[in-house]
Amino acid sequence: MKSYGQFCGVARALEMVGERWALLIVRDLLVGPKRYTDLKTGLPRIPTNVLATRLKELEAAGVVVRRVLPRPAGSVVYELTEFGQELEGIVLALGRWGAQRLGAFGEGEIATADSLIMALRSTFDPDAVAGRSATYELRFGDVVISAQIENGELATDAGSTGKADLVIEAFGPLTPLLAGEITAAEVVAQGNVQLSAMDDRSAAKKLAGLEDFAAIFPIRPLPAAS
Amino acid sequence: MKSYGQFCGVARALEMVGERWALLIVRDLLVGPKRYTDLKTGLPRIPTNVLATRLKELEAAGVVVRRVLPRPAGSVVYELTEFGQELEGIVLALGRWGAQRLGAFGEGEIATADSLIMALRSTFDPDAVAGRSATYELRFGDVVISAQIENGELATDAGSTGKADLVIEAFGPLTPLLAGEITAAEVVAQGNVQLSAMDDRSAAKKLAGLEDFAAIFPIRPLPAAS
DNA sequence: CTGGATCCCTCACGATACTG
DNA sequence: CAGTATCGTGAGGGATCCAG
Repeated sequence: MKSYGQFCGVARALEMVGERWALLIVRDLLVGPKRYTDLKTGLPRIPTNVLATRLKELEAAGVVVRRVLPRPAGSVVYELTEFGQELEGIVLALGRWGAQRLGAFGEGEIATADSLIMALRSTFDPDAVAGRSATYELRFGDVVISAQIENGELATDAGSTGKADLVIEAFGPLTPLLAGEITAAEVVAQGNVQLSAMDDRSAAKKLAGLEDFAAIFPIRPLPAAS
Repeated sequence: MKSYGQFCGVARALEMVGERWALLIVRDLLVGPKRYTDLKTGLPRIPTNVLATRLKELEAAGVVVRRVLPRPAGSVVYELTEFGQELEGIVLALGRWGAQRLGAFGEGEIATADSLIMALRSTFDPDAVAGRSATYELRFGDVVISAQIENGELATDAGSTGKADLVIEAFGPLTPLLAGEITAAEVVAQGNVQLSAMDDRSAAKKLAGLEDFAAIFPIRPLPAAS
């Protein structure tokens, strides 16, 4: 834990969560408490010793607590402290900022349930909901998450609920759609998205549902370099 | 520039600005464009090769642009792109978060004009101003900055303006005062702060001015570990 | 003087294997 | 499941040197 030698809040923050992998661990823990192995599964490229080291450092910084679950579970979970929870806004803002440069799905890159959940949370625009309710199921390869919108609030969950109004299966990048660069019809025509619904609604209705989705979870297009 | 292998905005963001020193460079550039040597002075502990590497990486990521000033200056400055400017909220939030753990001025630690300016900007609470106007001068060792508050807006500047309503010279940590843990009178009594004013206002008025200052630039006390 | 490039050394990170 | 142990590599730290 090397100091930056500056008496400065930003420097202190970076000493606590600025090291490699640290904020990605926080990102996953923002979704909920996790066991060591769950963290490792959600962050496949992290070396196990680095994960162990980061968890100790985050614990020492008061960001994370290691807790042994009461009987009969008896397992170990890591969860954010209240102090650690305060990072949520920062992580969401970083996610929004970085999403502008997401580009295409790189080779060897993966999407995890937690990263998708945080992506939805970070781009969620309550103003775009306008009192509607909706339940979406999002499929990215074998990762499936659900998003439920009610009373202008977003609830996310890993896995399928089995009763989404609209199931959005993505085969390619959704970012052009979310950035408003192309329409729902276009992204479907490109074969990057396939829609299905529990009820047998028409294709036009499903497209409209996808347009709604894009409006609720918008990302900003990249500004021109200044 | 190693990838985290995740198709995720947070991961992308960390690939761009997550490496050591990167966000501190951004912090200084948020104050204004800077020359290589200015950056090096503001970040005394950064190795010169790391600064050069980071600047190239940030430029490649579109966060920073290297610009040669027009004649007759002809010097090189680095400045944030529009995209880089968008990090302001994140850096300020990180500063607020980290300020809770600032503690005492560590040995070997320094405060720079830029870090103080960003600290003021990050803790500035427009609601606490309530229409007042004020000009402060802050002295931390040999670092001097000025803050001018007008129309609910904050303007900061390195160096002295020479006509501050209140000059606050700090010899010890101000954080307990800003966190509301002690009063202005107490921090002055402890010898951690010395006040002076252009006009010869009374000690009580100066103390009241310091209380105002603490209300305008509040930091939150540390929450108990959950 | 500014704006770096170069060298060397160390330690953190990454990959893999292994254990209570 | 929840880590520790080991080891190679490359990035960071620190000093020095160089061109404009």
